Amino acid sequence: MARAVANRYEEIATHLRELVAELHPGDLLPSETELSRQFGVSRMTARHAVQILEREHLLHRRKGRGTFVSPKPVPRLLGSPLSFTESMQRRGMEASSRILELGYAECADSDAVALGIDPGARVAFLERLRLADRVPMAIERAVLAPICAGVIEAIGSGSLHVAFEAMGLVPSRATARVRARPATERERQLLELADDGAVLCERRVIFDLEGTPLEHTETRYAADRYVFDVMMYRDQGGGVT
Amino acid sequence: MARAVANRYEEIATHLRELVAELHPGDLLPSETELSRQFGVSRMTARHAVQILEREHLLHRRKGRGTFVSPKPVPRLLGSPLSFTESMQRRGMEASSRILELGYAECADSDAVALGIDPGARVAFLERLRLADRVPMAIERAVLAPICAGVIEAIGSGSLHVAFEAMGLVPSRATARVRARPATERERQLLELADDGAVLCERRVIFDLEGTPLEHTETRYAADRYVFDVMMYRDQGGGVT
DNA sequence: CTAGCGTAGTTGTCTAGACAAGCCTGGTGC
DNA sequence: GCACCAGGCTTGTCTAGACAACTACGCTAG
Repeated sequence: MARAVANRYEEIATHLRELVAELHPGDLLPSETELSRQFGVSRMTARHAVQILEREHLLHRRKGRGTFVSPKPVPRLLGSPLSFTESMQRRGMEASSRILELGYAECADSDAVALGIDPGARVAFLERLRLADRVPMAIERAVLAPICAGVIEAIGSGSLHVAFEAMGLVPSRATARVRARPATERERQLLELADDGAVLCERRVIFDLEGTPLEHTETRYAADRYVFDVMMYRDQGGGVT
Repeated sequence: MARAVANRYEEIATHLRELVAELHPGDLLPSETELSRQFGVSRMTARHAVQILEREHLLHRRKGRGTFVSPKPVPRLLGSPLSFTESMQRRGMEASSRILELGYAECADSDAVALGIDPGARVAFLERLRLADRVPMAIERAVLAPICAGVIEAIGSGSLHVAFEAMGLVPSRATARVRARPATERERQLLELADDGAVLCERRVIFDLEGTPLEHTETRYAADRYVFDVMMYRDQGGGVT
């Protein structure tokens, strides 16, 4: 029955996650000493488990008082979504794509800077119309770093990021810059916008753990139907949906 | 000379921060064993210090290989900025304000939902034109929860958040929703926008540690001169500038 | 009734070890 | 030259304690 788990602290963390789900914000959780007795481990191990959930903002601790359930963020963040597909799934919508253009081209200067390659180098790119529940949502133009140009072959209508992982590339960090501007004629047509329609324009660079750039993407969202949801924490962290 | 520091691990963390600043991304950092010898502490204490910097994404660790300097994020995140003032300071700009309106009013339904109070209740609100280096940047309308209505008295042209802290209220979490739309006539005038100008519209609720809402704010940024910069991390965390 | 004190419980910091598991390197045997 | 293995490094997991700092609570003395 019991899953074979190598780590005692993960086992305790799982138990704590269940407790947090059952209880209400502000409720008192078992003390470290009690957890260590319950699970037959040393206090440092129990403490380790508690600290994991603390980092996830599921609970907070007060010296001398105890450990308490934190208020739930509106949608629970399980990890920052670096991809459109993930982001839509989290909202309960079905993501799909229509490929507008796909191939190789000389990269623009902004791509070269973002990816750290020579200006004018040959790169794979992919422009897609992204839909959520069949409604046009965004135009996305992705330029791939030479290392991962191979994924372009593996793209159907799916996620670039699934293809990345299949190649052993792990996208783990991204920088993004979000701005807004009036839509161009082509954007109005593709996204079915009104005459005075605006687009939310996101320029994003995705890196692996070592900081090697994998992808430079510019996404233009239909401003009248797309919103960014953001969770911010003061000390550290936050996430974006 | 040496600052009186209660915690050994903070001392080690400071030393590591200096090392990270001097070295280059990818460089090898001292092992836990070496740190514990250098500082005369047990390995667990040295490890604690390393883990702090790992959480801040300043370094990453590989089992069996060692600890390495992480690539620097474009602007180093020291904490998520929950306030306009902080956000501008981080960009090296001087934030100022012109108060447009200030007083008490019956709150709108959206405010009531966000702050968890009765619709139509009397609340303090504050509408300001926010400037960066004397240039109009945003219109901000803040509605304060009854608990912290007092801060409205302490506002000159400064930061609401400084006033919060002075009252012992610690803003520690926020949810935000960002969208874009064409600017209204009044927005075009105040923000000095072109006829087809758009605004980036951010609706934010700020909470203290226990999840009590402190403030509900709607900020409309001039889209042609303001951008959101975002750092995202896959596993956990991120921040917003 | 109130002010102060002590006690028990909590998290925070720290020790001095142990073994496991992943990684690299150098040497050995073929 | 090449494959394999052992040793020594690293981080990961875990123990069984210790004392400090902080909080809440009840008791006692005034």
